[in-house]
Amino acid sequence: MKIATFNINGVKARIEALTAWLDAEAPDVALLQEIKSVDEGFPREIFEDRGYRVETHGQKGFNGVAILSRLPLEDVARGLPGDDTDEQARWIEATVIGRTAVRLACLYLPNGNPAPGPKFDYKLAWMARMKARVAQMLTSEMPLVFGGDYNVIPDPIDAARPEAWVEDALFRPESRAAFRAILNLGLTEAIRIRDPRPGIYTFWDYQGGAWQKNNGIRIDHMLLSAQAADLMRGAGIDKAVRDGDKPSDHVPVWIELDA
DNA sequence: ATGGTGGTCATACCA
Repeated sequence: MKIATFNINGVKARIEALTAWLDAEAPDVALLQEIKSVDEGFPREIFEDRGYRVETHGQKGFNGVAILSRLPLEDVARGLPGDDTDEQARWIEATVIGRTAVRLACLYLPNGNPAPGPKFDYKLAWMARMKARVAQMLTSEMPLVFGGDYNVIPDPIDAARPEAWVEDALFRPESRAAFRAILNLGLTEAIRIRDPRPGIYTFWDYQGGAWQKNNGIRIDHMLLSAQAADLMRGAGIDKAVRDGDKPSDHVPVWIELDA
């Protein structure tokens, strides 16, 4: 079972790049962030024609997450628990039925800039809610996969120019500590465990020729429970997608599970 | 200190 996560930065603007990638890499499951679409506006037929089931959790203009799956999905749940007043669409869960059933969460963690400020407070509060939800889900026997845009640079080796990010919400100590606290519940970070070398990125800003200069950061992550980590047979990043026509500023990250 | 790019919705906000 190949599971990928991809912040597409607008589904309507990314139809061609997204379908070209799906056709080339054929993930069984694609976790999408920043669809920037309401549920009714999501071009689901384009994906259904390719054999994917489509589950969305959208909102107008910003944010929004979706799950595409060639395998059956069960028990879809929308929204991150812990704050009934939070209207931002950043979390969707489902169980994918392979040879083994796997519980997935597709997440778009708040950016948090400028920091300090209310947006940074929202980011940290959201991460505390995520930690609580992960802890709750870990009581399940099922393998768990948490994939998405975390908007966290875990370590200095995950940025080409870490010194440029020290004041940024993506790299501030509070954000990195909250990320580590989630990992410390017992999750494995797939890319880091498979290849701990520096210089592996998933995002290059549209501005300043960041892609051409390889001025990237690694902020899209796949976190696995112990049961899921035991099933992992591979992990990687589809970096070439960033060189295509009208690319997202993020590229896909994937894992292969024996499930 | 400023503007640099891109998506969405509407001429501003978010990243």
